[in-house]
Amino acid sequence: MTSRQNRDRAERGIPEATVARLPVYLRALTGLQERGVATVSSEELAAAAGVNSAKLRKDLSHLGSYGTRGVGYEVEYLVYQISRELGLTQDWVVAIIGVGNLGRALAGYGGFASRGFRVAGLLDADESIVGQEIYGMTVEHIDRLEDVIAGHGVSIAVIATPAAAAQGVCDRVVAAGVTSVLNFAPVVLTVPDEVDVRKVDLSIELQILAFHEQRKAGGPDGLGPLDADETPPGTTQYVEAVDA
Amino acid sequence: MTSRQNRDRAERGIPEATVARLPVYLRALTGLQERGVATVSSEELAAAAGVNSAKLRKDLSHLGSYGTRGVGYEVEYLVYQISRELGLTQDWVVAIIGVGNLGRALAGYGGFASRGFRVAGLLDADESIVGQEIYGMTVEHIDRLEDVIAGHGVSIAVIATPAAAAQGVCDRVVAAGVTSVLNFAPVVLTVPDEVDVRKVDLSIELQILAFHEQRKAGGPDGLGPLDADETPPGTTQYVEAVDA
DNA sequence: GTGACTTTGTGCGCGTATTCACAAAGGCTT
DNA sequence: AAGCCTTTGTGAATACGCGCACAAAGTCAC
Repeated sequence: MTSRQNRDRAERGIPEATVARLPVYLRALTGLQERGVATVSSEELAAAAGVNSAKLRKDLSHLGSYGTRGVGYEVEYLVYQISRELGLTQDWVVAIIGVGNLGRALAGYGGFASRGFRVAGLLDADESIVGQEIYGMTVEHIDRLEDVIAGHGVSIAVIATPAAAAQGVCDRVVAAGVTSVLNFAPVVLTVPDEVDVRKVDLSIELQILAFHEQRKAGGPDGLGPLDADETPPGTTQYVEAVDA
Repeated sequence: MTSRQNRDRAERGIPEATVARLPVYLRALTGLQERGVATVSSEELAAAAGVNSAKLRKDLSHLGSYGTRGVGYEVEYLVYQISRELGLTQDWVVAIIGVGNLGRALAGYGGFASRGFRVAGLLDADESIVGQEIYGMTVEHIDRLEDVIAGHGVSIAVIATPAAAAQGVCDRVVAAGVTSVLNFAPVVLTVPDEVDVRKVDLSIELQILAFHEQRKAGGPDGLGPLDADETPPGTTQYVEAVDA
């Protein structure tokens, strides 16, 4: 298996669904690595990652042929290959904007530093927070946003501000040259095509769970306490749902 | 349009992909509601939610025919219908286990209370945290987990503990009768079939961004600083990747 | 060196999701 | 009241993702 063949195999397209699972495999693999496991079969790794083994093998096949038939995969080598594919063999410079509870949690999250993400700055608009020391970093004023981004070469911005401030902050980081945004604010951000945005929404996941929980209990059109058409259009007895 | 027809249309299966988007539509709609908008077209709402308008219409059609041709959808009525479908017209009792930075952020998250999620308890194993008052709630010791779940009728558990503690906590909440788990710990939880688990992983999202960021820069097999086979198997120059 | 055994890599069929494009439906104007 | 205009709801086509099942490939025992 030559380098040429690997490159051809990887082509220019790893399916998004596969990319989203690679970090999960990576986590399972580092766990095995810590326990001193040198080799793992697709069956074992799939179980550890919570996926089907055929899916795992197909996912890995998109990176190239890194297994040995009859044996399995060498853990250390696979860790390296996945890391390289995900871009974790290089450092990524991150800025966290919004140092509330969530921003603080993110600043101290071990999973960042261990995977090549370096937090270059914490920024907030609140004067009473600016200057505070958090995990060895001093919170800077949001006015310095452009300086921090340019000065440290920030390429990924993490937005953990209130919803109302998010789009404004997003516009500024994009204008300053950031090309990837991780958004924790509960709003849909508008960005130019060349900028990637991913969103993590704490309450959406909970709402999806509520849906399934309700289904277990009989569903809204089934055995639930309320049935359709009990509050017909015109009657204003709707649930009050205010945003965060 | 009768109640019977609505019920038939909704059948027993709303696609998962649709369920996952309903909270996004709901958020966009409540935003419009606050701005006093009474009616919205699929085109406008789709733009606000960041999706294709045909997809939006098909999603909504799974709930029933709630639009008016030539006009659009009545915002208030649609908010009610989506809320009902998601199960947000009833209260869900939630316990948060693990009151570190993240647990604190979750406890104070406005998006919970406003959508029918009532936090009935904050629990932690750390004696120095137990007894602290957070957003009006007193942190209880993890030993009281079963009491809190049974006493308040908790049906959803939010796990925000360190990775090592997560599976143990999960087993306990499931044994105590919880049927939905929202997991923030970076581990794959094992649960019985009838229990739903959803996972939110802060660092996975960042890794996916890194992948795309690398692609923009040329990719690992393209113009990047390193090429395949520069570190062949056997040479141990792999990146060290330790878990959080 | 040979044969039995294990495990990978993948072709294939199936179900789900997405998007296009348009007929049906309703409102509005004159 | 008639016709025009807007917008929904959905059939049809396409793309995507998943998992089975198996041939190919490699190891290991003897």
